[in-house]
Amino acid sequence: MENNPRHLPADERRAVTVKSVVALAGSQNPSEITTAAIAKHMNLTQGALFRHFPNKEAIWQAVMEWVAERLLARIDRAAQGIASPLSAMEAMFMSHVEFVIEHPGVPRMMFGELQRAEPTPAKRMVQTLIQRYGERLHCLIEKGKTSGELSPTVDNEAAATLFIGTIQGLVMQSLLAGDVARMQIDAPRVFAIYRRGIASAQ
Amino acid sequence: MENNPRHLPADERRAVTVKSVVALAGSQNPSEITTAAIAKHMNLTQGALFRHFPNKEAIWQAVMEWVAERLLARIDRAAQGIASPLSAMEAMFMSHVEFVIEHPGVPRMMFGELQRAEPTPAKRMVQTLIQRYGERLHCLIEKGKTSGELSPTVDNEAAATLFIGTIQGLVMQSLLAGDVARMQIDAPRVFAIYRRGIASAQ
DNA sequence: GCTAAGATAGTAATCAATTACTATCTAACC
DNA sequence: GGTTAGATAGTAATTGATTACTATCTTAGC
Repeated sequence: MENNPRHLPADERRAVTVKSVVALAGSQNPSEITTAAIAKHMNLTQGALFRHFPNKEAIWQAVMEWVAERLLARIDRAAQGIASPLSAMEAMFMSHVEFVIEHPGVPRMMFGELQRAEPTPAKRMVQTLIQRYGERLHCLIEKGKTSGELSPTVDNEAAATLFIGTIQGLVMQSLLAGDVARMQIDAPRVFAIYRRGIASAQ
Repeated sequence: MENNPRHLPADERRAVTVKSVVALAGSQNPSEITTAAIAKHMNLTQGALFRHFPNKEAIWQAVMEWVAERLLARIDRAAQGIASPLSAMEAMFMSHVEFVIEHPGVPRMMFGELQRAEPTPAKRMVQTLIQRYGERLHCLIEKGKTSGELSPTVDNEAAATLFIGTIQGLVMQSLLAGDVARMQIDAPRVFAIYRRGIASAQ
């Protein structure tokens, strides 16, 4: 099963590094992950990491690039082919939650990165990720209004903010309970309230 | 205006320390605040801090105690004397947002503390704060149901989670925009959706 | 003048990053 | 096709900077 040859091509090694950081962030404070811890997790010496990344900042950038790519692909796939905008939003929501359950460290890394004072490459990547996320939401909300599923009085920006905040709230609850899987059960319950908040009255 | 005598009684010095941490957290990543930075901000040498706190952990604990006391007092005062449970929730929401605007570092410290792996005293303080916050919400939601203002089908737990998540979403937006004051404008817009999600149909 | 509070000047530990060296893979060449 | 030279990837030890924390000396204030 476990097959980890000592030598790996550079691109594969970088991929393993990213996965290691994501895994570590699932069980410890992302800001406290050291290069030594990353190396240990992937059975490598600490110095070897810097053969593949110029510095630690570059590692975090690579991680956030991986996150952005995977998350957007996931929500796009979830919404694909669903005619009803509201149902598409719900599918997006649930697939996002599933992604977070698979990778609990991700939202914590994102939030941690956002509150950096300096605009690091990783922070910028998070910003563009959320921007693109918002574009998809705005599109669906507009479609929902024209289709009549959403109330015409809905405040688009506020609805997008609350959509993401809803997930953030679930993450916080899971941190409080120390139980990530609970999100799976709580997510539909919370989304039901959100749905009621934006849907047109039957 | 500025009156800072070199020598201060211990309790006053501790209070100044807490305020300094809260202020610093407003403009930089809370997890990167060093004891040296705290001391510099209050015109003190780094070593002198340890005359008043046994270690850094104790400083953070004191900060979170301050936060818990102030925030709960604030929302209690806001809800006080408001007959309508929904209006009380809105007042609570807005006073919480105001508190965050005054102290932007607070929600970031709280979230950062929650995702610590080890159960530090500060983390436990955050947990009990949110627990008490939740009690107040549950109480209002129940009252809202009996008064008929809230839909009888509302999921209490989900509603409480979403209430806090709504604020978390606003905080994230303010981090993205780099503009805390925007929350003042966005808050009522976002709460309107939440309100619609839990209120009984007209 | 005694005590609480602060300054000064450390210590030990930790961290990212670098260095000199070694192992392994790959491809050119006879 | 086997040998070898160069490129790639990894090790182990070390560096300088930073950190929380402490020991010792100094001073302000009742």
